[in-house]
Amino acid sequence: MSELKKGPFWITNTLTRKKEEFIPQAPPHVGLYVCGPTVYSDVHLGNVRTFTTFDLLYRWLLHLGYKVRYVRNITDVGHLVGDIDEGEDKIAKRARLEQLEPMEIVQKYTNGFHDVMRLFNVLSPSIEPTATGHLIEQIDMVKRIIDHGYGYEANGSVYFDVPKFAEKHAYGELSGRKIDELMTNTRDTEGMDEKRSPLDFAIWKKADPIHLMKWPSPWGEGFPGWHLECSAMSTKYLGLTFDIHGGGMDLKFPHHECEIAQSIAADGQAPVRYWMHGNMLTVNGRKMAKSEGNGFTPEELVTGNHKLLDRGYSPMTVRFFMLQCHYASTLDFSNAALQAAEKGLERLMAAVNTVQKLKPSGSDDGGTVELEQRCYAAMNDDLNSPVMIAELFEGVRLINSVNDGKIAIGEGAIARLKHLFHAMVFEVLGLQQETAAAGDDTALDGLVKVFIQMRADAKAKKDFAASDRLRDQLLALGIVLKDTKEGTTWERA
RNA sequence: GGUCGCGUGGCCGAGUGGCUAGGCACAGCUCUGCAAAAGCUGCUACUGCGGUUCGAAUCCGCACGCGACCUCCA
Repeated sequence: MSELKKGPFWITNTLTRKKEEFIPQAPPHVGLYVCGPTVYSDVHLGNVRTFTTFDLLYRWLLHLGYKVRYVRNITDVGHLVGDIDEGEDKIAKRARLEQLEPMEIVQKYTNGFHDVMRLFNVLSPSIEPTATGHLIEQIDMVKRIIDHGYGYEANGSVYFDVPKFAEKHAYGELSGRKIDELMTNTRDTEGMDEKRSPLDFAIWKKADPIHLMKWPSPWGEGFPGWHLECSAMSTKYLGLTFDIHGGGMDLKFPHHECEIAQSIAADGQAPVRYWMHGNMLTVNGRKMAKSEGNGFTPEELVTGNHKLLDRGYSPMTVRFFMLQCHYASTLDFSNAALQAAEKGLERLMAAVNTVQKLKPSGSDDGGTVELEQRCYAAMNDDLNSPVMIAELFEGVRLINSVNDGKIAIGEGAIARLKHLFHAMVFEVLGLQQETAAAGDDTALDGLVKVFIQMRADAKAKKDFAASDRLRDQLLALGIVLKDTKEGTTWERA
């Protein structure tokens, strides 16, 4: 496929709220930064959606031939429970509750996060930096902000002076907020005496003597503010201005707004060329969130052991379910939708196998060139995976019809289909063949095959009473037999 | 209250000023000893009311309903 057919790639820049052609500042290199998790508890499905969204972006950029440096951080300090910059550190709180060293909490939930990412076949980023591993860079950035007059120290903490910044720069551009509206809407909160304005945010916080997570700084012992790490680390690995910054919609304000302000205050230039935000996963129309208590862990999802789940769903079913919705739309979770996705995925995967067996006949193209073009067009149109999947299902119909001998296509068309399905299903969508239920227990598999043979013998003798009895008894045990052209297979009900 | 967004067929979900995605479910057919599975085919929707237009579900206005952000959250 030529480069011309692959591009151009358009993405919605949430800073300008427009679809823009993506042109990296230094092709073929692309700098991509995505806000990772705060590792103080298990990730839930909503988190998975965001990381799947940017996995799709990463995969598509790679597929287009870009050399991508993908940085996704781990927040392991500085994220406070209550914000207003007065609450307890999330990780420290969890450490207290679980009676563990904070770094044990960090390790535990970082491991868990990685397990989940693997489960959903989310590719690892190129660099996965931690906030605690970049204290020097963060302290340095605080210094630059102070030097430029946008930060002030108060009682061992350092705050970002938002009103002062807003005098000369656009604050609130990304989230569509106006500084005076923010002022009127901000409620008075106790314990904010140190801040000159309620809009100011901490870039360095003083730590109590008993605080476990603290580091020396020019302002005394403390820890960095939450927003700062992303700015410091993206600058370090991707430069003062880089191509794409992604994250969940809920991070737009204040997190990403603060990142922009910090970078401009410290280094004088806007950090990001294209901002992208993934939308939320909802449950009964409400955002899935840790604070709502309506999230499931991957274990609950796979086992179905949760009050909102009728039964378990495989990770690839969930991934496919998510990719059938555009990343910028909210996606509502429901059992019916998951079950529909499960069936659809089975049909798609069956076709991926069928395409390998197709026999050429004649030289007809079967519309495969256009099909391929439509797939690329869909993905290039702001990562429209639902449309691309719809196109693939058109291909599924073609593949099955060719397989049934109803449509004849040539060798070139078959090769094109093979290549297209492999590229789109595995590389771009990142779906995997899930091992059939029959596969993981060889003793059981052998046993069922004995019964299948017995039934086949009975059928050969036209003893249908016996063959049906075998089938029914296996069904009662949860084993479903399927008679196909190639013989009988089985799976769990 | 402020800002932003959404409302599509039984369900989930794309999309576009006219050529009416896709998946699931459902129906018919094929295959099959039967059933299941599988495959093929069919199934014309866009919250309401006005307006712009030759033509709107698609643009504009109003109404109603819903959500996100404005506090930590992907």
